[in-house]
Amino acid sequence: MAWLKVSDAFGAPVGTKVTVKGWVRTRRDSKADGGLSFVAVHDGSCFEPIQVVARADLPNYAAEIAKLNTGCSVEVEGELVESQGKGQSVEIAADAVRVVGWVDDPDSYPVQNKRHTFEFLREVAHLRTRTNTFGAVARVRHRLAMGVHRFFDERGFYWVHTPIVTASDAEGAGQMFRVSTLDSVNPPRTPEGQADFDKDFFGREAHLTVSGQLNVETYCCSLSRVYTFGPTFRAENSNTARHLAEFWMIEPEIAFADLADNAQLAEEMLKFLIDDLLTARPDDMAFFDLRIEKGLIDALKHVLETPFRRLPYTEAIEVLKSSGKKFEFPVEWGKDLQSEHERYLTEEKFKQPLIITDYPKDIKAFYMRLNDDGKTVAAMDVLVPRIGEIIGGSQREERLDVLDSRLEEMGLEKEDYWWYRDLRRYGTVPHAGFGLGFERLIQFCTGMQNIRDVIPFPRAPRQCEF
RNA sequence: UCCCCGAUAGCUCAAUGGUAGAGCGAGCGGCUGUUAACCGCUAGGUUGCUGGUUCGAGUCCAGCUCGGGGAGCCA
Repeated sequence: MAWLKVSDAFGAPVGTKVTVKGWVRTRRDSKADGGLSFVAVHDGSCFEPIQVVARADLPNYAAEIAKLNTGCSVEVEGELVESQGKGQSVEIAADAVRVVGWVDDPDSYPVQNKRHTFEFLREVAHLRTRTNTFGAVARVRHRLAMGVHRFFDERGFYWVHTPIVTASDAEGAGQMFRVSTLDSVNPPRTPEGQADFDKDFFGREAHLTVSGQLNVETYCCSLSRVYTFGPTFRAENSNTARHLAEFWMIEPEIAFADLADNAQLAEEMLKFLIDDLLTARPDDMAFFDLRIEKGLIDALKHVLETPFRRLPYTEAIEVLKSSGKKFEFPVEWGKDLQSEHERYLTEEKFKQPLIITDYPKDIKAFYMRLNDDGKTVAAMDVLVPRIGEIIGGSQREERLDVLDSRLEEMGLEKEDYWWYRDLRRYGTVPHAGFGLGFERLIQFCTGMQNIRDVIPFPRAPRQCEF
């Protein structure tokens, strides 16, 4: 008797003898036909649980089966049969139901057969994966991750494992977490009284990475098409539904490429991932469409069918100024776009993903390539409805003299970037890349409103329980 | 970090400064090839924490913690 995943049991021919193992989602009893119980069992292999029909003549019926609660783990042997009831095509007529694990106190078991708020479920993150929503999120997250690797592999990209720990403290993307083995209460001191990082594990200050970009550029300048996909850490005190202290980021980097190539790659990638997800997980996506975000599937299909609109920053400013909308923050060339501006452009004005390009150099990072106008850099942000910025990227400055003057302008030390500058000294090439926030992608694809609900164990300020 | 709102049963929420309640869930029973099942009964509380005002605080005040919405930082 084959032990099948629930998803495989659904696809097996009627009459097959099967074993399934999983957790009870609900139990309903009936006195008809001498008594029977309907036990819905899920094992994570698909959205729908399978219905097990356990009759009262089973030896452990009264003592065990009739006492099953939501959350109990069971092994079921039986025959796959056509269902007599509505709501499912097949079910398992049980020959045996073995209880593997009971629920200790059903009254206080957090994941009861009722609606729960996501805020509550976040407090029981170790159990929330048993719910419809979080099971679906987990499967979608997996599919999107595999889709990322497949997309790049099919196009000749290499996955580069850039370091998690970095000594570069000037990557320019915000506050970093320190990595240290020094005694945090009484560290060794320099003569000046500062903590002496020469005595630290790495012999210098070290932090968790905020981006693999600078490292992956080195591989780009030899392997041509590369990407990173790994955890990233920001110690910003951000308390929003779209920021985490630990999140996953995908950073492709392509050689002999400019900003237009970069934008095209970003668009192709997002469309590939959405298409693949809709094809591979129709069950979970139907759930998100029905219960989480009405119209989600149509909106994603619309994204697939519509070319992303390219919009230079300077034009975006003009569109905003002539919109007639009252914004809380003034629209002015040279200032960064505010959330309300981005939302107006992508949700109201154009109602589609936008790629804003060529931002003023003063609001962007040192490594972005200076345009011929001397005022803007070859940067791009991809904005999508509901989420806002999902991708940020740029063509990189490949000219050493321009890079150096940018470093100087921004008060950065050339010596700190010695190996990054070497890439421009030895066989430099135009190249470009971007960063895609993986959790924001999952939010976009599922309609989940809070980023803390699309990562298994969210890390945020004052939140590190699990 | 800033602005606004909130924290009461396992969960979602009620309760003029004066005896702490409902729905869902849970337990028991009834009914039914059930499926957001339905009907009846029962149990379930240090009202987030600390302090203050008051004869009396879930309710008013202060601080703290946590959560939500918005903003900034960004992906």
